[in-house]
Amino acid sequence: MGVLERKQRQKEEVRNSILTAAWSIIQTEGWQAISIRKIADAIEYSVPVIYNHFESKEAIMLEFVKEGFRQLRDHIQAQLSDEDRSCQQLEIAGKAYWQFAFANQATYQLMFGMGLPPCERARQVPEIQSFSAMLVSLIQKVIDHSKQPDTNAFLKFHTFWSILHGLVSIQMINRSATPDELSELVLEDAIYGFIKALAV
Amino acid sequence: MGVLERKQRQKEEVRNSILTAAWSIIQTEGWQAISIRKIADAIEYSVPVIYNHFESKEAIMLEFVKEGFRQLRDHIQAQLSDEDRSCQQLEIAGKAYWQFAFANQATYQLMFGMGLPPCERARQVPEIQSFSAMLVSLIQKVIDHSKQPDTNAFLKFHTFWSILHGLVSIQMINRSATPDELSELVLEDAIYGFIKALAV
DNA sequence: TTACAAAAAATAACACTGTTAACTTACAGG
DNA sequence: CCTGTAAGTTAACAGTGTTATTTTTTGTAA
Repeated sequence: MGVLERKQRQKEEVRNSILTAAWSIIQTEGWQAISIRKIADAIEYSVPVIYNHFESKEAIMLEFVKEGFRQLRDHIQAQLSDEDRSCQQLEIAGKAYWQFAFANQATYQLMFGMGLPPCERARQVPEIQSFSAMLVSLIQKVIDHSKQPDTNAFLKFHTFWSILHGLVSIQMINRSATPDELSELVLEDAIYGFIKALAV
Repeated sequence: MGVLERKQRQKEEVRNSILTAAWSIIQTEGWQAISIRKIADAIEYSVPVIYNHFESKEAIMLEFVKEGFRQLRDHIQAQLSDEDRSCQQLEIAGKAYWQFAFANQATYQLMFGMGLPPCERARQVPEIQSFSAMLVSLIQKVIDHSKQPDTNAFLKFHTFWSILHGLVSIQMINRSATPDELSELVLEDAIYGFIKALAV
């Protein structure tokens, strides 16, 4: 009697359909437009069924936040190669970060700040740890090749991430949705400045 | 017949009471908790009266965004003094920015990103222009005293602002609501790095 | 095959939200 | 005093997230 297995599978199918429905709403109408009733309508189930799979609407969105950080890490890692010098890798990583943010704008906006409780986030999204670890080790390599090997890599990571996130969000908030030439210059300017200070 | 004047005054009083009611809700429950009905309840008027003074809920929030940028500019300007060297002034400005963000956390979160349409903002909030102009001129002074007087001050302003905003929002999102020692170090690290690269 | 228990799903409600149409009341000018 | 305008009200519309209650389906055992 593989009944339980089948039920498990069916349940997972519904769960997936919830996520894909939510995702399509995000893509077409923006992340602020997702609603339980719209999702229920899309998956052709009644509203309370969704609550058998997710505790709340926020839990559904959190799923995309997690997925976002996974994808961001993978996207950056995919562009790195061991052949490059470590400070070149950092430059590549910075540009890949920027690239990801604008290629996945809705996701990026969901990943950061959008009305989610700030304090909880770090604990609810362990994927941030994995993302951070990757960049910390990257920066550690640059430090190892520099003349100040006792620099705090975690501190520098924090600075690096802050710069990148600042660039992206000021661009998204203040200027248009698609980056122009100036902002590309700003990006390079900021990254070069950081790397120069780090690599000594 | 000062009747019209009195009515004008009364109307403005109601407008002000709407803003102060909204403000007290923001302070006690956070900016996400403000609602038209709560405001109406607080000012002891019915709901539609609010729509005689503000076009929408968003318009009320935008008022605080504008006020926020005014205050931010004033807060920074108040800490500057002509006696300091220009690059020191930039350091002071950066720290004042950080200081303001955490002293007025709800306002800062309202000023940036919180679900407001990104593209419109620049046009709807001319106060950003004034804020930007102040920092641009500050940076221009540093450039004038440096060995590369043809540096683009607006570009550098953009970088500077991005770094500051990034520092603040990564801190607010990822770590606790109150900045710790590490984040203070990150702040100084980032500011010094920027100024060093700028002042040559 | 039928009876029954348990799991799944649906209906309907609660307590909200922003916004607005329609109605009532107060009040200044003729 | 009457009348038109403006101020303020009630009540409704169309949504929202969430949940208690009820119905339906389904698997199993008699």
